Amino acid sequence: MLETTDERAGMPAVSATQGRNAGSAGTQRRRAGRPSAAVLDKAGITTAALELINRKGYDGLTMAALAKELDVAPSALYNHVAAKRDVLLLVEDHLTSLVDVSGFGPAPWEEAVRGWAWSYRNVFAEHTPLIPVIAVLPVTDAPQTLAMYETVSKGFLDAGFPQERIVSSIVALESFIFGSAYDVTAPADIFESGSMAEATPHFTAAVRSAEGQVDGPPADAAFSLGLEALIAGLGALREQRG
Amino acid sequence: MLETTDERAGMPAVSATQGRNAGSAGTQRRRAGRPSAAVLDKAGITTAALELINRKGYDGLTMAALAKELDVAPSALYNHVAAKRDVLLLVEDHLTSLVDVSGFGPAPWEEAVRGWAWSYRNVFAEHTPLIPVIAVLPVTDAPQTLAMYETVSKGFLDAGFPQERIVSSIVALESFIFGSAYDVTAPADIFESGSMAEATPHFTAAVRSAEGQVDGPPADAAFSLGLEALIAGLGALREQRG
DNA sequence: ACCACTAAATGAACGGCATTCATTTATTAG
DNA sequence: CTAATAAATGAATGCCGTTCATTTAGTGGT
Repeated sequence: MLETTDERAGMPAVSATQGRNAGSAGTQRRRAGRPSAAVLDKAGITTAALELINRKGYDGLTMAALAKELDVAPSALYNHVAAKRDVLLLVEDHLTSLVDVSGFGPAPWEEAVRGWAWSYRNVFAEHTPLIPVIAVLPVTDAPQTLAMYETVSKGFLDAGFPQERIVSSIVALESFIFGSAYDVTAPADIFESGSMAEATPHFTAAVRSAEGQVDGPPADAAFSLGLEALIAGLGALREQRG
Repeated sequence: MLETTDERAGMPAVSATQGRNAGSAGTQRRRAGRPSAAVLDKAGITTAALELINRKGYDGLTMAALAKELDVAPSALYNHVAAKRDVLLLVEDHLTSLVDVSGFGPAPWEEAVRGWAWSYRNVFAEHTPLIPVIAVLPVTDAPQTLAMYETVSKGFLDAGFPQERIVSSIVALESFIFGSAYDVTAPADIFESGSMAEATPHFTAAVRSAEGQVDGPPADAAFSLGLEALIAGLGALREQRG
């Protein structure tokens, strides 16, 4: 269980220990045995993992590298997480807290969903390796994620959604969002058919004709198109508010 | 170099060709050096990889296991693929050829898209570890995938879609399909909020009320809902056919 | 017919990875 | 005071993808 890694509540949490690689100098060895003040906690592990991911990407996120970042032996991490997967979970839950749900309540439903969806996609476009983890993640293990669902559910309910369709609607939107997050990371020339171009005339022509007139990144055009279709289609499920 | 040191001396001149793992018995060692008839090719590697995946899942798909399946030393694989990623690519392209595009042409656009999307999702729901690979995969490297795009593009064009919106529309649908494929693999109790239930009343209520009345798997309800919304929304882009 | 080159196999390595275990030391509960 | 527990080290394990030297077989040029 993740034990809310919420930093709003707990403060920096990492601070506690001056032990953090403060001195640029030679990180002198800590002697074996339990230290007087704990060096590690979940919040600190989360912060270090994010720092590492930002600096080296997900390939650079290894248990050894994470331990080094925290100035600790790799095996020490296993007193706080059962496996690397738990580290990814901590990161995932933290990132979810960055998703903007502020539109639900003040703004009309369409606008709230639009803002939430773009924000959600943008956050995870930088963290696609987490998506396979999220997909199978029981919400119990991720308090921030659960909080997001609560806010969004309430927004749907207040907008007049029939209760029994809310979860399916959110799942449909999320599926689109996760798939679209991958799309952001695709190389620009992904659709260049190269030597096979003659064999695929219609597709090649479609790619060419789309190239000319994109406003922003091509992934944004597809995301906008699909999102607006989903908002319109799902919005039709709403009932008159009593 | 003279053939002075004949190692076969001890062996009773194993008549060249029976070397293939003919005998069900103990797969006797192939001697080093290039064999008269090539043992490996891409089709064989693809088939063996699929067999392995079906039997042991993606965790069981290791280069060593694949080599064993093909009765070959692991390093032999690298004469045919540059890296494991290439094996995944071969599998991906094969699977794409299983996606049903037969609706495009005979059936009306809505129905064709519906059939294609369900088929596409069902194929890759069993192969979600490939999704990160597909997402970044230049189509040049996957002829079957390119063929699918060609068929679908033509279907959209014939249905009256403006050429410059076809690629974005397909990408939007694909994003939804990939995200939904993950959803299929999620455990049934993924949304049980457990101990946090009181803190998330609206979400918990929504989950409860959806539980009672599902026809099939919950993932199917969300997929259907989103897909119909996308078909309706994207279909509105069509122009009158000239 | 020779010879250089390339292609396709073996088998022995390599470094990196997540994880486990025995051990040490400190704190906490009874 | 003492037993249990918590949190660290450090050594070791096993697997994984990949590389390299070597062996053998086919191929193309003169």
